[in-house]
Amino acid sequence: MAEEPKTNNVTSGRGVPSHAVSDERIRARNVLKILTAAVEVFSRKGLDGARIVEIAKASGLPKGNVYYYFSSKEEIYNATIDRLIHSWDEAFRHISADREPAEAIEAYVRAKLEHARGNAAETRLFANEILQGAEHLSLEAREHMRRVTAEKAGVLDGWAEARKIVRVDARHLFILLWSATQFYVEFEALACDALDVRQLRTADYDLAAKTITNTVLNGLLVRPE
Amino acid sequence: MAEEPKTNNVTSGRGVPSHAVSDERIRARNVLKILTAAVEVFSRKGLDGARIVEIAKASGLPKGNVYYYFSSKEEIYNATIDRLIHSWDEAFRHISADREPAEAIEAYVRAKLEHARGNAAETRLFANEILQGAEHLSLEAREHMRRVTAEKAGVLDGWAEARKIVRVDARHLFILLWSATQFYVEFEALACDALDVRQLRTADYDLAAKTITNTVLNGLLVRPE
Amino acid sequence: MAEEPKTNNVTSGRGVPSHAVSDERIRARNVLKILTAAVEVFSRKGLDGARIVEIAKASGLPKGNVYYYFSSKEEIYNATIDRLIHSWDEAFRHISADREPAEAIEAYVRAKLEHARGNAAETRLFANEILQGAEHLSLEAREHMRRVTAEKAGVLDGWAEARKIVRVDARHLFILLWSATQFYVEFEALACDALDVRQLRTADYDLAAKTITNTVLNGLLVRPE
Amino acid sequence: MAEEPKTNNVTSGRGVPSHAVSDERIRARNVLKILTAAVEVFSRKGLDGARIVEIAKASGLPKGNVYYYFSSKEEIYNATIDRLIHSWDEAFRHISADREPAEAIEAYVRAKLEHARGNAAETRLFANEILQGAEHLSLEAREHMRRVTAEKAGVLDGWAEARKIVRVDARHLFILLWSATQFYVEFEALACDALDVRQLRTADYDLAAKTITNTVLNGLLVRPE
DNA sequence: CATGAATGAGCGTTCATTCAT
DNA sequence: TATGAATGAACGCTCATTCAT
Repeated sequence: MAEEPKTNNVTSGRGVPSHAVSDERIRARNVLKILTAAVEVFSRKGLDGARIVEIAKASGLPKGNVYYYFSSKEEIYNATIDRLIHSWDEAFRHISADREPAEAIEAYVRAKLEHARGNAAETRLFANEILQGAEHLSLEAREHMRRVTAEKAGVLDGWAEARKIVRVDARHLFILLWSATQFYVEFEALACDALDVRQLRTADYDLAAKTITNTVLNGLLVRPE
Repeated sequence: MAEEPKTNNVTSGRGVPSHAVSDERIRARNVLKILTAAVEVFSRKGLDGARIVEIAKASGLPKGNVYYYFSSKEEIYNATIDRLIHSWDEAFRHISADREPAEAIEAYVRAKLEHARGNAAETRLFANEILQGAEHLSLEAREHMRRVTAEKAGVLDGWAEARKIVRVDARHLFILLWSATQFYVEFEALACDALDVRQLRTADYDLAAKTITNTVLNGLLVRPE
Repeated sequence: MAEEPKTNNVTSGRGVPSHAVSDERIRARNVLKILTAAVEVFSRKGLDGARIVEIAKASGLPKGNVYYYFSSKEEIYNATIDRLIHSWDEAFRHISADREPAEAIEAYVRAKLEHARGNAAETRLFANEILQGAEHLSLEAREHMRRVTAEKAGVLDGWAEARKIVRVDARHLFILLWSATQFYVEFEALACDALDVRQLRTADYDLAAKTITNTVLNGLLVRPE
Repeated sequence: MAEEPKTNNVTSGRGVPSHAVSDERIRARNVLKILTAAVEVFSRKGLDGARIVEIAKASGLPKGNVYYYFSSKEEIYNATIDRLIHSWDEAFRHISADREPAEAIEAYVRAKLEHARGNAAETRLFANEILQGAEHLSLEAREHMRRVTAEKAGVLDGWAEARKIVRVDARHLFILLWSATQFYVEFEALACDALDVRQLRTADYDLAAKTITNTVLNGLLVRPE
């Protein structure tokens, strides 16, 4: 989260001055510029590889100005990480007790793929953070993720109870779905090699969605009639 | 790959000295020490975050010595990455045309999980490299991966032809299996949160293997008889 | 010395506005706040170590405001140094031709000690400035000090002429008195160690005054009767 | 004190290599160069004002090399301060129970003046350190100073017991002597003004010694016969 | 050969100062 | 007028790399 600029408010208390709103806006805008640039740079270079000048340049602000809003590189990094959590469980809303499993899971897979593809930098940054040990992920964020996962696992258990799906460890199943959907963005280079294409296109994502969904829902084995 | 030490005896005209063999051995041993240490350090810190002194310390060699065998940090990094390829497709041997799909895939999943778990540092380092864009992965390595994937996709296509499994895009299926199996090591922190445990244990890996295998082979949906 | 604020109403042609007096007062008050805070900060940190924000905070004014009254850190420093001169020779008034030497010198020593103790920050700041080479001390200030010293040396010479005291180099004697009296404040840490106390108290200052006075007036040696 | 260069000795244990002695010498020489330069720079600019580049330049070594021997500016500063202690009490050896007070004190005053004059940079640096609160002076150093002062105070008490000098608080007397003798170096600018000279010369130091000694030993007052 | 010593390019960060309102 | 916002020059320090023996 962005620091308060280090100025002191000693003389305040005379009410909000007339330009406060615009000041607030300016700050918010600049913080956003910095964070947006930072996500891009961090996702490509990581925390250590990222250069503060590069973030500054990408944000269109002078280097010193970055330090007016943030007090260290790590703080910027933490701020970018924290923002990721807000979108992490977005696709999860499709896993809802009142929907049919087949339709819900398909929607989830598609939403997850789309989200990853549409937020590639954030997705890679998050992956990188977890890969390095998740040391900059706040406890609140992790707790939130734990809670949401448990809740959605409950939905799957409900479906199994209603004999709509087979008994399965819901948490491992979610891991299966996460990993498969995020892979195309996180490990795009590998996916391209595996699919023998130069770049992933919409058709590739569609086929990915179809393959994941079909496989997970129906399995691979041919059944005797 | 290690550089040739910068001085050699070619111009001395005395041919190979009598201690050449032991010299060779010493060099090989030291290079191995360095690379082993490097994998560990790179996997935890990444290319930029890794410090050459740390690699030296972990290898038990003086810092200057490291530069005797390698001429830059990037060269060490490249050498570690290249070595990973050799073990990348090991588990793939289970995907063999003469085996039954169910048994082969289960064996593959188990082997992949075991390999990732037993080579955590390498696995994370490889993931990190791909995540950052695979810019240090040699073309030969990528070509090798492409070829092996294509070959194994052929095996699946054969199974489908023989109506042992349903028609499926084999490459996307492999991505599904890779991602799911590697996830537990690469994103261990996230897996722990999802499973609500402090640390992954053998039981967790077993259940992971079972869930992946069952789901992929049989699907989730309950079938009408 | 404080700059004139950079904008003024001279060109407005409306003469002195009705609130000029209060404006003057506000400025004087703010300048004083700044200088008081500056003495404190400079005395503890020195010119280079002092931070303008710290002075601003200590003065209760916003940082930008400090630059409204002064145009640089050095200017603030110079202003604080110049103010010290006004109190430098205060105790000297006791060295007066119409007093008895013993009583005058005792009064001087006590006044000097008290002044140093009561103006510790200023005393240390002045010492620091001299120690660093007195490069920020104005020529007028140094000239003033020179003149006053010469004048008071004349008083001592008069006493010697009148055979009230022995012949002595008055200027070196003053140095002896200055240094001894200021030491307790400037080098308090050392004085504490020497006296084996944690903090100097009134009793310590009293004994200092007595020791200095007695020694200087009567000497150490036991005389044959 | 200088750090061990940060190299690791992992492979040592094969005995001291033949160039170890010269290496030791090189290190000692460079450390000395740095410390000598540092005393000069710190004494003129203080800890905060001193620039590491300036110390490097003054020592004739490249900037990076300074950090090969010391790990921070503060460490260099501490090392310079620590060295001062060794010479701090040198002149004190004249205060010896078996000497006559008059002669001993005169010798002490002269030695102290000479030492300060001959080690001007160190003297000012030490003064500056105490003035700023002695926060970088080690406890051992302060303890040493305390002990030596107490011991020498004992000598004066002995003289008083033997009725060779009058009863006096020895510690305050030492403060009187320290402050007076060091003043000429620490506050040279002020001394020059007081004495109305451009620069202090030997004659000035001689007169200082005479004035201090005579005054302290015999006092100022003319005695009735 | 092997390795401790040396170095300089470059980074994160600070902070006096200026700007804009 | 007064002040929060902005900035860039410079500093301490790190570390990959080279040197010298």
